[in-house]
Amino acid sequence: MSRRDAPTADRPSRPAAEPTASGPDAKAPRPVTRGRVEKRQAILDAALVVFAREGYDRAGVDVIAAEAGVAKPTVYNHFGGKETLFREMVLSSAIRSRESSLAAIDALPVAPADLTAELLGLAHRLAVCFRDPRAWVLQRVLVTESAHFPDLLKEVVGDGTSRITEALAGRLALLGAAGRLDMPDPVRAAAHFFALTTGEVLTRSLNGARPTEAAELDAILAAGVDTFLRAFAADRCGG
Amino acid sequence: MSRRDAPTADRPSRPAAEPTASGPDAKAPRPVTRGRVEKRQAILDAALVVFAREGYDRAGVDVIAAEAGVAKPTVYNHFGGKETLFREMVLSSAIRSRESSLAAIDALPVAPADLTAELLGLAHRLAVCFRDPRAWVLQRVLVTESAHFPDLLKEVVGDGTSRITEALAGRLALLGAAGRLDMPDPVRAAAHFFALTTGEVLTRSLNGARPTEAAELDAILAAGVDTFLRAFAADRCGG
Amino acid sequence: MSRRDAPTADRPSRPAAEPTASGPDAKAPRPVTRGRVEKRQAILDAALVVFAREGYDRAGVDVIAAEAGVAKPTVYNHFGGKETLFREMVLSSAIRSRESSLAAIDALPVAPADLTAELLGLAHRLAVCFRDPRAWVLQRVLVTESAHFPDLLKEVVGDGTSRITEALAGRLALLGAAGRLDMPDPVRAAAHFFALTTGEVLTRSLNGARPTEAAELDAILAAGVDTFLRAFAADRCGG
Amino acid sequence: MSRRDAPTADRPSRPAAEPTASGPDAKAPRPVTRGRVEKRQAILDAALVVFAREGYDRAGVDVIAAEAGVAKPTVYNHFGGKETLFREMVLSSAIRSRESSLAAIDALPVAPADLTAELLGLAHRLAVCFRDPRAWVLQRVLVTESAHFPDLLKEVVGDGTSRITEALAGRLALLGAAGRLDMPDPVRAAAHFFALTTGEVLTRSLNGARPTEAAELDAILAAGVDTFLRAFAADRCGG
DNA sequence: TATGAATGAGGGTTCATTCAT
DNA sequence: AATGAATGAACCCTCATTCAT
Repeated sequence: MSRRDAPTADRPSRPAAEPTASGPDAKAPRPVTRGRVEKRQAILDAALVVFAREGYDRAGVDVIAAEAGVAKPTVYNHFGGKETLFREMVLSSAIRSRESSLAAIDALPVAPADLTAELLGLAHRLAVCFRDPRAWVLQRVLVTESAHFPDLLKEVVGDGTSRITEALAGRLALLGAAGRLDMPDPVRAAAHFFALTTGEVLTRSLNGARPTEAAELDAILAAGVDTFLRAFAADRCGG
Repeated sequence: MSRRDAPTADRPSRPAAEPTASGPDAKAPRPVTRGRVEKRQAILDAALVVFAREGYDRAGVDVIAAEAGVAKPTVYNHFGGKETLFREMVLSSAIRSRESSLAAIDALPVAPADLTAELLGLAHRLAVCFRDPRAWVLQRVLVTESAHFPDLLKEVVGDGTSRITEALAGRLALLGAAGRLDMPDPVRAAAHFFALTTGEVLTRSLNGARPTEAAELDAILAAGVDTFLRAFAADRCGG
Repeated sequence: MSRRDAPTADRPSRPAAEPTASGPDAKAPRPVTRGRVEKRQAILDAALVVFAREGYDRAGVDVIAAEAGVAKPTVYNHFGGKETLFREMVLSSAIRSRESSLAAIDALPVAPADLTAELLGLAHRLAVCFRDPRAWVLQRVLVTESAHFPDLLKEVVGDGTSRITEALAGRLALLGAAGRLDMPDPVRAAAHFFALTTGEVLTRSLNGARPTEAAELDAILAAGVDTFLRAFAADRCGG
Repeated sequence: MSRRDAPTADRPSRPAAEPTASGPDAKAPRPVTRGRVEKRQAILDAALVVFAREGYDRAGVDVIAAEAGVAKPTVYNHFGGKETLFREMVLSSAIRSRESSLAAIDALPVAPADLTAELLGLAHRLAVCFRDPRAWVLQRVLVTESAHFPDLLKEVVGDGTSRITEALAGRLALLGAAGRLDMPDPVRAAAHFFALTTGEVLTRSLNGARPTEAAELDAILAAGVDTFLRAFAADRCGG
């Protein structure tokens, strides 16, 4: 008769990794019914995955909803539509990515014993940030859809140098003041550091289209840091 | 100007394959083979414009056909469908772009009087190549659709270093042999030259989403060449 | 790769009802392929039927297309969308209806032998016009959707008295000049004629929701004409 | 009936307390269960407003609930669904409208000093009734949705002549008996009175789509009463 | 060969309705 | 009893693609 005869057990699937002990003696047989507020996050996560995999146009709201384990209108209840969902997903991902990048930069010591090793470590940390699917979508989807969402660019990256570049520039300036680096312009040096390390990684991986192997990643980053130090190390002419 | 520019003179003669350089002399004023083959080229040109502007999914075959001044089924007569049209357009554009980039590299003197000026000139020529809409589509559309046309990447760029990088590496190696540059690895240096110049231009313009002004372009390229020479000039430690 | 699967060779079928004699000796194998231009009229006819039956909102473009024997996008090729289709259908129906009503009025003799009989004949002719489904949609759908298509009213009926009322007023004025009617205001008399005859028919049939039987129709019209003549016949006080 | 199948008998619970006369005594002052019952009335009022403004299909339950200041499920708790809500709203409005019309008719004096003035007064009172939004919805929504709720017509208007017409017919018959009117059939005369007065008002206002100004209203009603008296006044031939 | 007309499939969005609180 | 959140079913519309001319 009606379409809701057995409300239980016919929920489509929801893999729902559920790392908790799902042993037979679970007290509360609570089904997968996760809290209401978590659905919003589930949709955002699913949107990240699907948008990153398919691109904006090819991504179907059906697919996102299915990936999130909700019905399609639920997406429209939480977010207004496909575009708003995309925007909020990008923005939240941007924040996460920026924070992780800033943290990576923050971990750069001001007075390192081995400058090369520390810069290499920074490059690796940043590369991890950039290769995190969560951030990867920024480098991929922003480029992909930037022409159609021009305002997203303004919100995510600043107008000129981004906050991340400025953060690194500050660190590099400290290293310069400490006599370890010799740069005409720390901001420019920071930009070039990114260009030589994470930028090269993205270029070589074709913005994530081709997975980069660990060895290749190491080589790229080592080469980038080496060139950077050839250009800006205070003792680059022997010492 | 709608789609009926030349209503007369469409004779059903020969397919007349390969409109590309049909002889060693590309300057010949085109023996006016007007009628059939030009439609194919018009469609390709329109496809370049529309695909670059809209992206693969958003680009409509109607729009491409209108832009080319032909009817929609004509597109299907010439090319098999949207995907084939996209592929052929990308490939032909890739060839054009590669040729212009190689030409720009070829113009780099082997024994320059002013190395900085010559490298700066190269950077400008390459930037022009990359900012040409014809080539821009490669940097933009390839990234955009690379996940959905993975084979196009293999065909356009090589597996590892591209032919363009190799060409520049050859020139840089000559400059190294001439004692003007000091590089551990010319290929790596070439890649870093691109990263510091055209790569930075693309980054700053957000892959073409934001138009870069001439002054900013100059500054970016000058900074990139400066860093490059700080790293690899043979006389970088004074001399 | 594209949104569609590769078009291999599995075109589904096209059942194509084919009500024509599909015997083996059909001379002209002409399928149902009615001329191109006729599809537009078929869609308009179907729209009239469906809109009249379902109302604007409930009417589905799918249903209209099926009723017309065309595919859904064909409706969108001919007309821009649901609203435009509705507008054009209403307008074309309005013209047809107005013409038939005007013709009915035109057939009213100027110097009738039996005035009562002639007015009754006019009432019947008008009632037929109004009960024609083609015109019925005007009285029904215009009322139904007038709030949402206010401009349609302005286009179909004039601002004040409609052309039809004016036409009847002209005839009544002639009858007044001929000494057969005695009216203070022919326009008002014409409006009241409609109110007493076709208006009553519509009221009693609840705007077409309830089919009126022939006998009831006769009675309504006879009563209306009688009242009209009681009010406006020149010899109403005996003569 | 609605877009969905009619919820015949699988409504899970909702005994539907039958707010209509739930016993032989309808006068019981209802034990003041305040707070609850007022919501029901608020929903009915909101439904009247929204259904009248938007029509059945375009009216959203969300909008009605918002207009009533309740949540959407509350509407479903009180009434079973959209269709039931519509029915109950129409019925309650019909009762109100009928009562007011009957009251207007009741106020018509049996032995008026000035018959014309009294009939004109009646016409104005009825016009006010019909122009009250509360009753207007009957003339508008009933026509609009009559095809889809045929039973509502049967319940609201009788099968043939409505109770209102009968009431007026009774009064007119009294006036006939008093020698003030001369009618072959009082019921028919009553129907024609409505057709010439309120019917004309509705026609000219296009069933409420176009607001009628006071002056125009006066003229319409005066003309209708005049024609009515030309037809049915006992002294219409001078006396 | 080039085209106007037609189509099947699918996308985004809304809505009446129900569940869990 | 009342509500926020969730859902299945359509609906309007678009697009890549193919006939028939």
